Amino acid sequence: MCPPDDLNAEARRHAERFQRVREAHQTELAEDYVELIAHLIEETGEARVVDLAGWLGVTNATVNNTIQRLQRDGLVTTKPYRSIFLTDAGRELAEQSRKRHDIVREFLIALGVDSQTADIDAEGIEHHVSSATLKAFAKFVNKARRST
Amino acid sequence: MCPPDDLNAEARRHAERFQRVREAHQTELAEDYVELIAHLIEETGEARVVDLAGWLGVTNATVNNTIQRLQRDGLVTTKPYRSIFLTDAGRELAEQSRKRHDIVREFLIALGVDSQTADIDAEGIEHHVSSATLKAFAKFVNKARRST
DNA sequence: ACAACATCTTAGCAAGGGCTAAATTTAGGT
DNA sequence: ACCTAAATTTAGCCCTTGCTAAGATGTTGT
Repeated sequence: MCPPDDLNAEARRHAERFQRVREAHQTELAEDYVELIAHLIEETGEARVVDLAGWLGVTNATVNNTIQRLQRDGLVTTKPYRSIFLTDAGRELAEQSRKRHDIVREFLIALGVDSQTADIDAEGIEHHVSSATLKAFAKFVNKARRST
Repeated sequence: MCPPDDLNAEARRHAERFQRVREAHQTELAEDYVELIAHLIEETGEARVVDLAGWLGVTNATVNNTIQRLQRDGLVTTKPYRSIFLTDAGRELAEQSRKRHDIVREFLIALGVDSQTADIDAEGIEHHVSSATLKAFAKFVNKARRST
């Protein structure tokens, strides 16, 4: 009797979007960690638990837990009481995250947001930007650059 | 002996940003729920567990859990086996979330992102946009509107 | 009125991600 | 070489956010 009702279709689409956001959440922390680890290795030669804890604003114990999970997931390697290294997968994820982060940050600045706010917001936004949107951001940055 | 070292200052700023993102995460779900509840009440007259579950893509039991927490936190009211209502605080949060969501979505579209991608990305981005950035987004949308 | 069905709730489980406190190991200074 | 301080790990706790399965309650059609 009922026509295939559009309300359900809308609900379904909505639900899909939510599932996607939930999935993104699961990779956020991993991205932040590998990005930071790559940065520390580049800048200081090594990544230690205590440094990560300081940069992330959490305790050493928390970092340790998380590193175990990242190791389980094949993103980092480490031996007891030693510093942390990225696997190939970890390095790749780190590189990709860094690029995205930079584009988002530059985009916000090009849009007229002050650089401190850009730093803060980029940290949250970067994990939720699809490649299509990222492309649009990059295009805008380039256009803004050319016109100055 | 050491000069107040800038590495630590950078680390401190980084840690603050992270803490802010972590805080945002704690309010995300609440925002999504009240936004959806407001929408359902407006469109269908009431918000029921089963509808929320369908729109969010989770089970009824999960919705129920979350609603308990939201009630504890003063955002919704409900009685056993009855539908869900927003408190004043809940309504306010819903309204604010809806506005932010809409601006982000319109902004992405104005930037040239296709509307389906805009729908998806807005869902993730909206919770991480400061009021300064939101203002910049709104300004861009208005400018784009005037120039067409 | 009441049986069947839908909805809601409860109970119990798991993983993620945070904490503190208490080992344990490593590294540095004398 | 050894003692101490720093770093790391472990253990045990908490809350959130998801799930399934089972029980309780409402609603509806005949």
